[in-house]
Order: sequence, then structure tokens, then C-alpha cells
Amino acid sequence: MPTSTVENYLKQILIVSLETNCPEVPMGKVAQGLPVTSGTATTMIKNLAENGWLHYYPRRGVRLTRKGKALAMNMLRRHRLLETFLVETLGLDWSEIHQEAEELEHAISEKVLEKLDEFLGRPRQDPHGHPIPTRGGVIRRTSTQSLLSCKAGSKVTIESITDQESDFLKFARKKQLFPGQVVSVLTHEKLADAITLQVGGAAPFSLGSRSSEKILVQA
Amino acid sequence: MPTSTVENYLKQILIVSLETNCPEVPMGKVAQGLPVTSGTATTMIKNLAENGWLHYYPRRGVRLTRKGKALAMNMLRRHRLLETFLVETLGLDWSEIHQEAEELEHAISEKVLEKLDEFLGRPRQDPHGHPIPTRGGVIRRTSTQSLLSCKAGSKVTIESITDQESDFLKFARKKQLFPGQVVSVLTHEKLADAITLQVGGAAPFSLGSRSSEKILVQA
DNA sequence: ATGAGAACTTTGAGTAGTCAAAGTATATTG
DNA sequence: CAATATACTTTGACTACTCAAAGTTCTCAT
Repeated sequence: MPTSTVENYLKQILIVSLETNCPEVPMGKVAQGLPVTSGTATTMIKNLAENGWLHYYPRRGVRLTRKGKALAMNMLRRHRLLETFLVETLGLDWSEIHQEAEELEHAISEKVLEKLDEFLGRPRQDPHGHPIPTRGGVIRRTSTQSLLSCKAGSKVTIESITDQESDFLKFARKKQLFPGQVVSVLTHEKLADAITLQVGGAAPFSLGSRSSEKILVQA
Repeated sequence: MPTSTVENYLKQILIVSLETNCPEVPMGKVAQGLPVTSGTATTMIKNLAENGWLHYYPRRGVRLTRKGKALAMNMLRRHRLLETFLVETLGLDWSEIHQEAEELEHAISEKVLEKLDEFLGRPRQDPHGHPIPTRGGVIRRTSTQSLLSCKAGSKVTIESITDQESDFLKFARKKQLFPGQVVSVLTHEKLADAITLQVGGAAPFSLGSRSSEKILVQA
């Protein structure tokens, strides 16, 4: 049985490789996304490689094995189903669920997870708009287009918000930026590094490139 | 923040002290109820004492401090609310929920627990008939009378089943021995170490003293 | 009161993780 | 091409447990 530390490392690697659309993940991204120093990550990764969870290419990066990817996908499934449960059933705010799910995902058994999935009606995506992997580890391909890549004058539908920071999510909700919402891109100034948006009838507002990158739209 | 190991030790001590109706718990009972050797328990208990969770009286036993009892009560609350959730909401069998709750109780936050309690309608007891402590750490006084102490000819109502063993619980359910059920004690042979029971219209059957002790009845 | 057995504690060693700081390789830039 | 900065790895030490086995103390029957 893998420890929750192992589960966290593998999940983090999977998330980065999905985000970057590349199976090889540099060591920097591993340590960065986990609450550990880079030295710790190196030590741990060597250990994971020895146990067949991933391939380790020193000074280049890391790539999940089939076994490692299966476990990581399962963790993503747990995490996203739990987030859905916390919002849909218990009524927590979507800005506070990430940390909660982060703990629970290591404690919930396959059997309980299955019952939970059934209870929730087998949802396809979590409250952030992220696809929930199937029991078999298959995940819907996610959009690669963010608000940042939208031309002025276009009208797009939000697919997902790729940030788990509570503060950003609170802001997003206040501005009505959540999955399914239709937004109009009024201006897009490359040089000013900002876009102007309008959502529904509300007043237009601006978003910098860092923020607009976090909002994926339907392709 | 206490680790889940700390939480487990304290909960175990509280359970024994509630069971025996005595705040002082011998070391033997501590190691016995946890998956550790006696030497490990001694080492750990000294450590818990140093951190103010309990008083340690070498070669005699251990007694929770106010702080230790508060945490232990909270763990019991978590455990029993989770068990209730697993049975009531997700439809798991009461014989399989103990281990599940055992893991989840360390991962669930106070905030989620509160929401869960509300969602479940603030239940007073878990599926085994055990009282659920309040948020303030108050617990209903539980019966001290077991089936073993019932005279032949008496008719009593089951309060709770004080065993978490899946096999015993499966057996109990098959014999219709669960909280709220009314049973007739047909015979009680002190020397034969057994009682004979009848539940509803079903055929009478016998129970040894080990088993009948595990079934508490309303006083 | 003594000797056996039970109950408990101590000791020494191991595991799975962690960090800070020093060391090494690679890429970039003058 | 050399100097430097960046990215990564190694090292040595620490924490929070764990066990097996040896040692100690207590209890209780003879």
C-alpha cells in the first residue's frame, strides 16, 4: 500500500503533465507543487523510481509508469469526487474545498468512493469544471485555450478555473467567473498585458495575463 | 496539531475508561486496543504525558487530562458521525463501517464535520446504538447492563452492540440483534455459561457469555 | 516469605519521511 | 571560451513513530 506521501507526489506529477501536455515533468515542478524542498524531492523521487512508480532521468525529470499513472489518476478521481460532494451535498463554498479534499482523498476507501460516486449521480466534472477521471483512469481531454488567447470581441463559455487558491476563487465567484458562464472579451491589449471582460449585465472589468491564463474556455 | 497516532491513543484510552466506568486505564488495555506492542505503548504514553494529554502513573496506568479528554471526545464524535453517514447516506452495511470511519476521522475538518452533522439532522446515536458526543464533548451516559445480566423470563430492549468486529456484527444482524430491538430471555444458565433468546417470531437461539456481554440493554 | 508468572519498562535498532547547507552539472551571457 | 547563475543532487542530522528482546517490578499462591 502506498503511503499518502507517495500518493501526493504521484498526483502532483500527473497534474503537471496534464497541464503542460507532456509526460515528462522537470524536478523543479515536483518540489514546487509540494510542500517540500528540492533536496527532499530528489531523495523521494529516487525512492519512487525504485518502487516502480515512475522513471527518473537525473537532472532532466520524471515520467510516471503505467502503475504510477493509474494510482495518480485514481487520486485525481478521489479528489474531484470529494470536492463535488463537499459543494453539492454539504454546501461548502468552492473556495474552501481544495484543502479539505486534499486530506480526505487519502483516507477514503475504494468502496466508499464507489458509493459516493453513485450517490452524487456519477458527475463528470468537479465544481471547478475539471473533468473527473473514470474508475478505469480515463479522463476527458481538457481545453488548452485560456481567456488570454481570446480575441477582442469574442464571446466564450468558461470551461474551468485552474487555480485552487481560495482568494482567487472568491474573487472569481464575485465576478461571476465560473464553469458554464458566458463572457464577452471587450478588449485585449497585448502590450498592456490585460483584457477587459463583461459577464452578463454587470460592469466590465479587467484581468491581467496571470489571471486570465487560469481561466480555460471551451475551444 | 496532534498526529493521527496521538488521536488514536487518546481515543482508545477514552473508550476503555467509558467502558469500565473508571478514568484510570491500565497500560495493558492501551496496547491491547491499538495495533502496537506494549513496549511501544509505554514509550508513546510517556511522550503523550510530556505533552499534557494525560497523566502517566508508571506500572499503574494512565488518565486523560482535560485537554486529552476533549480531544478524545472529539474523535469519538467524528468516528460516530462518520459511521452514521456511511450507513444512512451512502448505504454501507454496519458491519463494514468501523474501519472506514477509523481512517476518515483523522482527515475530516471541524468545518466539514459541522456540515455533516447538520446534513444528517444532528443524530444522537450511531448505527451501533452508541451515543454521539456533542460538539462540547458531552456524552449521554450509556447503559451498564448487558444481556448477560438479564434474568430468564425478562423482556428487554437492545441499546447498543459494543463490538466492532465485522463478523460478529454480521451474525448479530442475521439474528436481528440491533439497537431498538426487543428480545425475550428464555433461559439463563449460569453454569452452562449461556442464555437462550427469542427475537420476534423467529426460532430461539443461544448465546455464550462472551457474546451476550457485548449486547447492552436499556436499564 | 519466596518463587513464578504476569504486567510493565528499557534498550537498541529500523523505517519513512523531513530540512539546511554544501556540492555538482548545465545553460546563459558577456 | 570563461564566468556566472540556475537547476538539481548529495550529505548529515532530525522527528515521529515502530518492534523484538532483555530487564524490572508487582502480585499472589504456596
